[in-house]
Amino acid sequence: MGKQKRPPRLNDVAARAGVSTATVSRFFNNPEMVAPATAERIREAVAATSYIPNLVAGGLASNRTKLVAALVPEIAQSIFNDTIQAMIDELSDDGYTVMLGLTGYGDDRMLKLIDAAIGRRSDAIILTGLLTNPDVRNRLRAQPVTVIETWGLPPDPIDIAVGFSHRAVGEAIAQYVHRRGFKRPFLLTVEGTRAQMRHAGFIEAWRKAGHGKPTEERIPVPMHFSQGRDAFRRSRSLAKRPDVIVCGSDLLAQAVIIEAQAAGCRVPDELAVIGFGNVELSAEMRPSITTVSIDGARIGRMAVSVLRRRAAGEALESHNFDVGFTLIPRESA
Amino acid sequence: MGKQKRPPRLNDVAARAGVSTATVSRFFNNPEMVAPATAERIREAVAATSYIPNLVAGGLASNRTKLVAALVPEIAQSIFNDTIQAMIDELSDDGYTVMLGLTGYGDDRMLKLIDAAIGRRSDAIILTGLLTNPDVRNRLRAQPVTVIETWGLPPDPIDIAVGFSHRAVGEAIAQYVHRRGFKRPFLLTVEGTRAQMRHAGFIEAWRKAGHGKPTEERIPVPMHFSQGRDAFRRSRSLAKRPDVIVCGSDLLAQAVIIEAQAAGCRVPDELAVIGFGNVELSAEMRPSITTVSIDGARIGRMAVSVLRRRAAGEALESHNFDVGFTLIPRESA
DNA sequence: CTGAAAGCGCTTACAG
DNA sequence: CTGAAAGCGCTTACAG
Repeated sequence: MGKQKRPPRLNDVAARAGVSTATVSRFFNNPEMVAPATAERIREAVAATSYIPNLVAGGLASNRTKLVAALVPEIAQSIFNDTIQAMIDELSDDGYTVMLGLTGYGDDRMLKLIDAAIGRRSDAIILTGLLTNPDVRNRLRAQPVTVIETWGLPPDPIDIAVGFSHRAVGEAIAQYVHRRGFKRPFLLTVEGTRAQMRHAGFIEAWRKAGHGKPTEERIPVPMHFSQGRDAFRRSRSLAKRPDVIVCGSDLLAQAVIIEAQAAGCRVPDELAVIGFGNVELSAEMRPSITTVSIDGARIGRMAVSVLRRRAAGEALESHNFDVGFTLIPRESA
Repeated sequence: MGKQKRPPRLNDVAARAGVSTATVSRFFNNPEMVAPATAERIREAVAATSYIPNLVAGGLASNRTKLVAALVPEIAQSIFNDTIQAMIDELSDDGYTVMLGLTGYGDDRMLKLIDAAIGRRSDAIILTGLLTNPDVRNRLRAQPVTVIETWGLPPDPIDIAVGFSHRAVGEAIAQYVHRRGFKRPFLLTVEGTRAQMRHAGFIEAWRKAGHGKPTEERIPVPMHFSQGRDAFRRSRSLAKRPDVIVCGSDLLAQAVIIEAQAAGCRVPDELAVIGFGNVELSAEMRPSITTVSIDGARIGRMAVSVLRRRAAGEALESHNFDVGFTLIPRESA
């Protein structure tokens, strides 16, 4: 590799087809503009030369790159995977290329990736994680690029947001726990702004339902299975032994259940468990896990549909799109 | 967004710093070539204008895009995630942008993505899934791009391969099963060329150890948890009730174990289980799962290191890099 | 429906 | 260490 003869250019195709480069360019980008007979000659020339358009040159000339940057914290068992998958599926169908950037959970990586996305003149930047840094938010606002924040509904969106209210999720869980008659919830809250919002929603609704302050614990990110296991063990030595553990993620809920079962503690009879995220395994576990489902694929599709409307020059009636969520009662609580 | 004043160009920075565009270009790409005082003036001009280099124009002019295309089948609980993560981490440090393409398990998506990767003049294409189509393999060979196939060691690599022998994995599992004294293995083989190679390796080594043909079942991709559960149930009504189920993936192993436990069948006492992949959960399950570990992160890092050597113009002593694998005995078998 | 030509924003020999 | 200028491979008004 690396030492082949130079790849064919538009030039070569045009010469072979006996037309100008402009016509070949139109053949690729506005096929309806070229006469059928001409198109046929070009098609042959393309095949004969194995020509693949240079999108770098094309992007520079046209000022449209058909490149979308998707910036996500991580992909290993990420809750965002359905969104990413759906987004990439849809965008690929539209001829877009997706540049996936992994931001981790700090700001600096995110900054470098945003610069890379802008530097490559992406048509759009889609974020799944939360971008808190106000300078960067403003910097993005100053850029001629569509920015879509997903999985949340920030009060001051950079541009467009597609997500749901994390506070409402917390409230819904608290109401469910209350309705089911549990008295001593133990909250396993994951670090991070959004998890905190769910937590705050829970606390508020729980109080409103007439209860006192629940016991709780903070889990650092990235989460690990062992943290759920350890949390279960600690929960057994709490003064107020919990009757339900409200987990910040399905992974933690799985860990709690597996550890409980290994310890001979019956779920949900002796201890109920609630998760968040509705990963595939949660429906399959024994017992199956009561959790909150977010339609991640829908978020992805909606983000792309907004993008399409933007690309078509359409004005948007709103910049905040709420996809909602569903609490799914199952066996574990 | 989309209606801001035009972004600053190299031009604007150069004017402001009182130098030529060539010097500003060097400031970014060969900083050691510009005098400290000049560099300082440029630094200020860049800050003042919030200039972000246009990598599209740069790529066209320099014929180096610093773009790497990583083509993977999927990301939802993919066995390749560690490789992808490590690769992106390393490449980001080198200033590369990674375009992640999701190929699915068919050929046409892969073809489109390869064209996109070539069209954008990627410096390299990294594949984790298997590309079988010989036409496409040859087409890639004809392209001035570094191609790295990972997670396998094809007999006819397109360019460079970093992986391990799937056949050897199958053999190692068969030898382990034999050594542990199991007599009636039940193979849950996943569809796909590589899984078939592991399967073939098992069969051969199992025969060599003096055994007959094991019972088996084929699991279609994409895998689902329920397939493992169903397989367990069917295994209980087999004439030759298996003493160990050899699963094509840890996910299937988890499903078998969870279903076995729910059915009151003790693992490993009544039924042993072996997985493949060593996902995080496998060490954490009760019982923990005996499985084969592939150092996916190492594959990613090695792919990048090969890429670096290629980029540095170094000649490679070999085009096949074997990272091996490790069978990890745990509680389940 | 098609072509000649300018231009997209950089990089890089070449000369000094 | 720096600059003038050609060129990277396309797209797209403009004219016909």
